Order: sequence, then structure tokens, then C-alpha cells
Amino acid sequence: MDSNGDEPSKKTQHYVSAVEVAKKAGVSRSAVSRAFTPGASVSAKKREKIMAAAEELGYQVNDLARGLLARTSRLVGLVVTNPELGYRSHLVAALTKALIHRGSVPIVINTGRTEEELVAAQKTLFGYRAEATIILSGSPPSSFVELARRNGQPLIVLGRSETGADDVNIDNEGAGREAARVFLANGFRTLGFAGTVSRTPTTVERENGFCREATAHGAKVIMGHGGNSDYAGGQEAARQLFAGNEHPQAVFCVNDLVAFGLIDHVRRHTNLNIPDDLSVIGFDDIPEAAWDTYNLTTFRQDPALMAEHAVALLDQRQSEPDRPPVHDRLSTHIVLRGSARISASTKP
Amino acid sequence: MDSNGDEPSKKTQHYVSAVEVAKKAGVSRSAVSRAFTPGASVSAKKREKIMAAAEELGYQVNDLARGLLARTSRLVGLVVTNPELGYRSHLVAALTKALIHRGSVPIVINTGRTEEELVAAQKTLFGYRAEATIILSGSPPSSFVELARRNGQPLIVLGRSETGADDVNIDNEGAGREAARVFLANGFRTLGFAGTVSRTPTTVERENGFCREATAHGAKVIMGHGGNSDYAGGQEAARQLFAGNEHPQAVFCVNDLVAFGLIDHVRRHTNLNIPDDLSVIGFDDIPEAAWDTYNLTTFRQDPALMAEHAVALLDQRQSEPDRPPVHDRLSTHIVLRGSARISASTKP
DNA sequence: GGATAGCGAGAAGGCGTTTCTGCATCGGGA
DNA sequence: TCCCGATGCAGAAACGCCTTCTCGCTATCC
Repeated sequence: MDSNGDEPSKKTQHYVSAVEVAKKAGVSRSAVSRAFTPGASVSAKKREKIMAAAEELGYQVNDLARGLLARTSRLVGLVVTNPELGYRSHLVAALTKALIHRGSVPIVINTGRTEEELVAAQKTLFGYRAEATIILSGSPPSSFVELARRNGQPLIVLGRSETGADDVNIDNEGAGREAARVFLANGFRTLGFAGTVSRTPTTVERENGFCREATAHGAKVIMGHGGNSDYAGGQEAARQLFAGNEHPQAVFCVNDLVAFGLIDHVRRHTNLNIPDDLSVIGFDDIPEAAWDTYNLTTFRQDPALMAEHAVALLDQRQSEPDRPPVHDRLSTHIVLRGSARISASTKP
Repeated sequence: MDSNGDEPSKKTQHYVSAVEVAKKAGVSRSAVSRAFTPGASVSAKKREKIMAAAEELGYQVNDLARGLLARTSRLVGLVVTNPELGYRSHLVAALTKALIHRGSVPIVINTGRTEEELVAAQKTLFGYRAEATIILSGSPPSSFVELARRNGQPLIVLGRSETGADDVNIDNEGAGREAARVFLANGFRTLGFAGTVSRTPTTVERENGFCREATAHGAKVIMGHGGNSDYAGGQEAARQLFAGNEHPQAVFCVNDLVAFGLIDHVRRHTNLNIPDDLSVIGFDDIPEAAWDTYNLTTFRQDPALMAEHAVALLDQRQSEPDRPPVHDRLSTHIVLRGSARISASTKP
């Protein structure tokens, strides 16, 4: 009974439109549109008939046309560099999930950090009338912020605070200070910091917080800087930190990947035992930090929470487009594991 | 001189359209359209003038309207579950990069594997008239394939071959056989396989290839199955493999994460030394496999190459929509590191 | 002077939403 | 029982923005 004769097996090879549904259901195309608009005035019976026809034909509202009229799409852009790396992969996953949950459709622009590339990404997003842009990495140039504002497109920056846009970030400097305090409270006087030569605000803040707190209390801080904030960078930093005849008793690493590289270097090239001879603290608490090999004490940064806050910020911005930029600061806390010889009572 | 008086600082608060650019440049709106269409007949001088006006106004072609007319957008959908996990995070990164390089715009639908969720993802993608869909995980239900075909939307499946769509995959069974052969050639007679209880085609093929080759040559294979194919799953599998009084001399793990979990379990809970007492081979060759701690011998699966092939398949499908499904099989090769006591000469 | 490239103007087409208007129906009052 | 106003629903038309096509005209080149 569902093999209706009026539609032979001609090759459709195109998306069915509302007119076809209207014809099939014997109604006007406005009625079809209303049937798909919640709260529109259509009788229940007619709506049902229309839905049945739509289902049978495989009709799907054309969001391109809808967006054209609405002057915005449900598309939300995510601009990110190296989305496969460490914490960022988790953040991207959490964001895409949160956005989809919200009813948005995430576009992921995987690109470099240069101004040109960022501008190109933004243009693409403008072209699709994206509802908003979320930047995960790289400082957006001021022209970026300005253009988004001019076009009325909300812009959320993650992990940067110095821009004129809404952002959600964590207290990197505070965490750095806390790391220093924890080390000091456990009697370490010669400390180390493992960072990178590419000085992003995030890493600089962690470094500053740590170093200032440490030196303010008379401790010595030895610095090691790798090329990138990844495993190899951690190895390089370790090479620098453990090259001289004086080495740190405790090292704070700019993130977990760096900590892993550092730990592996230490295990392989020195006789130091972790944590007996050397305490290590990382940052991010990615799943690998909990692995037996590393069992890393680190600062927890919850990607799901950050994604949630980013989406909340987006909602707020849309309801109040004109209010001043909001800076949302998430707290972090240290997760004690076995890589640092720290007594739990000294945890602040 | 660029503060032109004819545009006072009125709040634009909307995207500028082609008519505004036309007015500003003193040309017709068709000319604007032509200027943005490569290969259209516009004089260089006029195009330049138009582009200057567009630049100044911040004009950006509305891809929604363009897509409406073209009946397709440059959007390409990526449907994926747990995009943050192991190899998949690298694949997603490589795909987004390759797609952007191609001029497409990737939509990432991060969702579950249930049929409902996949259908919802597909509907979203249809709604935006996505140029194509790429599925990274989860077997698409046959309705999915059928609907994509009916709508003329190319569908590329990664890591599954049993579907009626184009796919790119690797020779999992062959790799499994090779793993067994390498172990056998090095004198191991009691082998182990670390897999998962959730039997996806990928894992089943690797397991089958390994077990059949091994048993065909008279070796014994002990099986261990964790819950998921991740670190914790590897630990569980190890618990099973090393619980009895007879344990394997060499274990093939369904992927690198499982191998890491297994190695860590062995190091912590047994006296066995890797690779002296136990050889381990993994699968994927994610960056962590090269880390000092693991130094894992594993099968290399290049995400960039797979992404490249997926995009190539997409190009081909678009130029020849009606040809039968193509099954693109990539080769893998084993990467010898320190986790397996294997002499290089025995590598096939 | 005739061919031609370039350009402006206008209109159609793609598809869904929204507004406006007309019609039918229903309830209530005379 | 009849009529009027209110109400709900349906259809027509306009709109959003771009591309493409046609047509007619002008500047340009040989």
C-alpha cells in the first residue's frame, strides 16, 4: 500500500523541496513551512498529513534557504591549530559535543596561527553566516575582533584574555603560584620550570606565577625551554635543566606532555628517581597523566566544563549583544598523584 | 583619505550585500557577481575597483545564497565518535586539514554510534546540503547509505568495508597475519592477543588474521579481552593474559593504547621484562608509541595518507557519480622499535 | 565601418519564511 | 432560527541574496 503509483521510480537525484511535499499532501507550500515551524497555526490533522508526506519523500528542510532568510545559520565556527594535540583534542571534542547538544552545528577550521590564516578562517565563517566563532588557539588579531563585532557575530576566545572579546580562561598565574607554594611547603629550595621558547600568554602566565612566587620566597628557579610544548619539548627542557652540576629538586612543567618528555628524559639519562630525587608537576590532567608510567601530579583543567562555559557565554552574548566583554575565569585544582613527593596536608 | 564622508558611522549591524558593494563601486550588481566568479567576463580595472569597494565594506559572498542556487554547499560532514581518542584524533585533524586545503569546509558531528544518532547526524548534513559525508566510526546503517545515494550525496566510510559505499581502509587481516608471522619467525610459540569485547570489524579482522596464522603454524594463542580498546582495556586484557600459570611470550595488541595499558600492567604486576621476557606489538603508531617509556613496535597507519585518499575518493565520486563503490585499501608496515625482541632480518 | 569585448539592466531561479488577506467555521446573542 | 463578530486556518505574494542568462548598448580595435 505504500507503493503509490503516482511516483514511479524515476531518478530523483535531487533533494526534495517543500513544493513536492505540498503537492503530495495536497496543501499549499506555506502550510508545509508552517508544519515545520513550532508554534505556527496549523491544524493537527493537516500537520500530521504533511509530516507523513515529508517522511515518505525524505524531505529535509533546506537550512541554506532558512539561513538566508534568518540572516544567520546554526553553524558555529571553531578555529583551532593542531587539534590532535594533548589537551586541545579533548577541548575540541567537548566543544563539538556541547555545541551539537545545544542544537548548533560545529564547523572546525584546522589552520595555522598566522594572521592571514586566521583572517581566511574568519571569512569562511562569515560566508556561511556562522552564528558565532570560537577561537581555541592563537591570539586573534584586533582586526578579527573588530570585524566580528561589526558583523554582529559573537566571538568567544578560549585560553586568552587580552583580547576585546568574550573569553573563558583559567587562572594560569594563580596555578603557577600554587605550584611554587606546594614545592616550597615541602622543603624544596631549588626549583625548575620546563616551558617553551614560543611564548604564548598561557605559558608566560604559568611561568610568571611560578617564578615570582618562588623567588619571592628565596628559592632558586632554573629554567628550561624546549621548542614546542609537547613531548619533544619536554625532553629538550630536561636536557637543559639537568645539564649543569646543579639540578632542580622539583620541576613545574607547562603542560602534561612536556612533563612526560621530561620524566622520560630523566629516567633514561640520569640516575634520579621520581619522586624520591625529583618531584614533577604537570598541567592539564589529560588521561595519560593517570597512566601508571607517569602517575603525574598535575593541575586539572576540565575540557567539558570549559566547553560548557563557552557555550553559556555564547548564549548570554546572543541575548545581550551589546554588553561589555565578559571574562570568565575557571578555577583549577591540583590533582595529587605519585610524581611529586608532596604530603597531602600541604596542599593549599 | 579613507574616511569617506558618504558613509557615516551608522550602525551597520548586518552583513553587507552585493547591492551595497555595487552602489559603492558605481557598477551594476551583476558586475559584482561576475567579479567574484572566476573566469567571468569582467575587465581587470573594473574587477579591481569592485574588490576595493568590497574590501572596504567588509563584503563577503553569502555562501548560503550561493549554495542555495548551486544546490550544494562546500560543506563536508565528518561523523565521528570520541574524536579525542588515540588514532582517531589524528585522523580527524588530518581530514579537517585536507578538506580545508581542498577548499571544503568541514562540519564535525561528534556523536554516538547508535542508528538514531547517525540518522540525526545525516539529517543535519542533508539540511545544509553538505557536499559529502565522511564517516569515521560506527557502521552506517544501510538506510544511511541508501538515503545518501538517493540524495546524490557522496558517502565515504573510513575503516569499514562491508558497506555499499566508497571506503578507504587498511588490510587489517593481513597486518594480523604479519604480526603472527613475525612472532613465529622469532621463535615464539605461545602467543597472546589483547583485544576488546566490543567486536568492531576492524578489531575482529586483526584478531582473525593473527589467530588463524598463528594456529595454522601450530602456535598457541591466549586471548585477553578488555572492555574498550583503550588504556584501561589493555590493562584488563593483561590481567587475563597473565593470570594463569602459563603466559604468552609475545602479545599482539589491537591498538597502541591497549598496548600501553598492557605494558604498564606487566611492568607493575609481574616480573617480566619487556622485551626480554615478553614482546609486544601494537597498532596505529600514534606519537606516544615512539615515546621512550614504550618505544613500541607497531603497525604504522598514516592519518595524513588516509585523509588524502579519502579526499581523492571524494573527488573521483563527484566526477563519476554513477560508478560502483570503490574500496581503497591502504598498506601498513611494521615499525620496529624496542618493545619486541625481533631481529630486523625476520621482518617480511 | 564592422566585429567584439565589456558592461548595465532586468529577470528568473533556488527554497523557506512571513505577512497579508480571504474564507470558512463557530459561538453567542437577538 | 438567524445573523454578526470573532477566530482559526489556508493560500498568495513578497522577501532574503546570489548566480546566470538575455538583451541592448558603448567603447575599442583592426
